[in-house]
Amino acid sequence: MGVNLKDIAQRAGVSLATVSNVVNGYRPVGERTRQRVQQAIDELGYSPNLGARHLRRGRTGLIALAIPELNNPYFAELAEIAISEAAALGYTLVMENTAADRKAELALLDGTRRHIIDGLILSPVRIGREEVLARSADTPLVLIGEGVSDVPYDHIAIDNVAASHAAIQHLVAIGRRRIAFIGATPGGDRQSAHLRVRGYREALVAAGLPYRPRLVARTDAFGRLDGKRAMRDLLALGDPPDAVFGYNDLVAIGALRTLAEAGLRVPEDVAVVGIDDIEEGRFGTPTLTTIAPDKREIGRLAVRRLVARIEGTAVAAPLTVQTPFRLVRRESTGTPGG
Amino acid sequence: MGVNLKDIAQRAGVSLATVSNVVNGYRPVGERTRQRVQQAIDELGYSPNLGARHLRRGRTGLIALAIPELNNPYFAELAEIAISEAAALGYTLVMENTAADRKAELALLDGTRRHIIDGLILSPVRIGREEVLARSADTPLVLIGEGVSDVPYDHIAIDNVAASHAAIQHLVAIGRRRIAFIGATPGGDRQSAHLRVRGYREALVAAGLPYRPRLVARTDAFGRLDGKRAMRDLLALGDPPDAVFGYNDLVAIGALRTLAEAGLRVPEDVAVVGIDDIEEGRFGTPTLTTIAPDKREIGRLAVRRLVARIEGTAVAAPLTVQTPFRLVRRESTGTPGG
DNA sequence: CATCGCCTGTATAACGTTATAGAGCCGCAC
DNA sequence: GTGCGGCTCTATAACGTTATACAGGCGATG
Repeated sequence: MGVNLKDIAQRAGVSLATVSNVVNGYRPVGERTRQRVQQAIDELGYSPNLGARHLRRGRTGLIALAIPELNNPYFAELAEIAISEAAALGYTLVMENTAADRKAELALLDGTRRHIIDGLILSPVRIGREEVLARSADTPLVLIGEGVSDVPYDHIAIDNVAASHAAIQHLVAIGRRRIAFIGATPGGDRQSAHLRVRGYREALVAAGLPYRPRLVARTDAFGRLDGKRAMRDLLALGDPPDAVFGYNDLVAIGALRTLAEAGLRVPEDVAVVGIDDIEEGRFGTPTLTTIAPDKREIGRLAVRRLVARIEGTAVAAPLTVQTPFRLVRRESTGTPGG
Repeated sequence: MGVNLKDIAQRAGVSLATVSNVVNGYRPVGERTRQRVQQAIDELGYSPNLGARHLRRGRTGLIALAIPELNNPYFAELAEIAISEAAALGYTLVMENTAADRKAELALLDGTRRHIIDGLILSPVRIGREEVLARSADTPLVLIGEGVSDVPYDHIAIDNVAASHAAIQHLVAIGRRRIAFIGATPGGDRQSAHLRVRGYREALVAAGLPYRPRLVARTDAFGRLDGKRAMRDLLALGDPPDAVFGYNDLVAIGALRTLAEAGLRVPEDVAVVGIDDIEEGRFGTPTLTTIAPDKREIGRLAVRRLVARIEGTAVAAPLTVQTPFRLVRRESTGTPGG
């Protein structure tokens, strides 16, 4: 096919190995020969065959970021950060869409594709601790999000319970008493949903407010449409909520839409809070109050940690990091001045 | 490292080649031996080393989709479709972010990474016809979007001029007379922006309305913030517009935000139209009227065409396809009944 | 009974790279 | 002048796979 080492070697009148050494700097090469070789490379337009290099070295320079929803802006924003961090470290990041599918997550974990990537950053939602423990592949793995925890892998996430606390405290502080949650899941499916519900519940109790199961709305997924439907159901209750906390910004945005259609005012009639701080929430009307995780920190840390494992720099025990978050107050809960 | 063909061959008491034939079905294998081999594969948990396979076959099974903005939902939605189509054809699609950077586009085109992907789907924005013609790599290429045209590659896009026409006609039909455009670019940068401006202009003239350069707002990029700022500038004009057509939905959404902040009513005071039909536009308030390209068709066609080239099925001349679009009327231009 | 062809399986040469062992040369010390 | 170490460079064996050429067995055909 393309130009290979042999072509360069012939052109420069040196051996294969010397060309390889010029390219990789593995062994020193005399200045004169180096120049000849470099010239041949430039003239013929050589670039190494990554497949062959991989075969020999056992590394591809590819790492994968596996996320459950490609068109959830939170993950798109996270991916953008991770891609540039990976590039800075000399790796190429490829995105893998699990589509929140259990089989897809398992396949990635055990690596049908294990030979082509050097490491994996996974945001698990449908698999749990046991599946991760049972993993047979030895490709380095970093987990993000609170899908699973207590496993012998590096793990980066925000404290979901604390994040929920912060959201509810804010709603309580602005005088809300009937606070709903949208985005609980039936069964043991989505660990982070459970944690966010738990934080919601604990914060209510801490504030001396009753926990009302009817105000916890379940959804099948976590998109705008799910939030919209759940909000409709909540409004149909005899005594509808005066505030809503969404599992994420998308769900909260769906809820906002239902409120607009119902002719209710936000935040006067119902206040709304989400999680993720996606850009969309800063441009809608009203703008969305949210819990903002430090996406930059999560993305960078995940990539760095993974690369350290790949290159054997990190020999220490698996690290669990809780990255910071902050409450960003916007119109959907009333601006600080108002 | 992992389990390889040799391990299986030893365990099953057959030769390497036979195992390979069981795995690939390249040559028939007797039923008894096939079973022994299969059992060995299952017991040892073998999966082929894709790097080595690639080296031998000259194919990786990887195709790339290179897009200018990863967190533009339009591309995220397109990518999701392309990923599943690729999977159906036995390929894995990896996403590549050019970040609308000229160098990144050139690098992809000429393929620093050429050995690792079998083909490339590219949405060019900063490079033009000449750069594409000068390309040296022989990896199959499919272009999407109207960034460049008239090149000897398969090319899939909507008719941007016609799309603009449709948008403007709609605005004229609901009685607007001072129609602005947001998202022109200085210089010869972004071809599709020029085409959309041209369609805007032609449609105005066709409707007997004057073309006013002051109503054409330039932006550096095409995000929500750009639309928001441009709309502010337009409102500062002595005689502000009664309708706005955005380069894409994101820009239009930014404009909507400015209008909300200015206390103007949409569509009563100003009507707004975008292009792309991203999900976000269906959930904001007001919902956004838009030109909806057939994303499914574009994604599927691009992948199919590329795979056909890779596998040598398509020997015919490069194909240029204009995919259909339709106007989706929503609240930002008044619902059909109102 | 020799020949042919089919069927199943084997041995082996690539693919393009990198790491290891070693070859040649030169200068210096004994 | 023999031996030794340091410096460049070369020859070559892997890495795991697939495709090609080939070998052996066996039934059918002439």
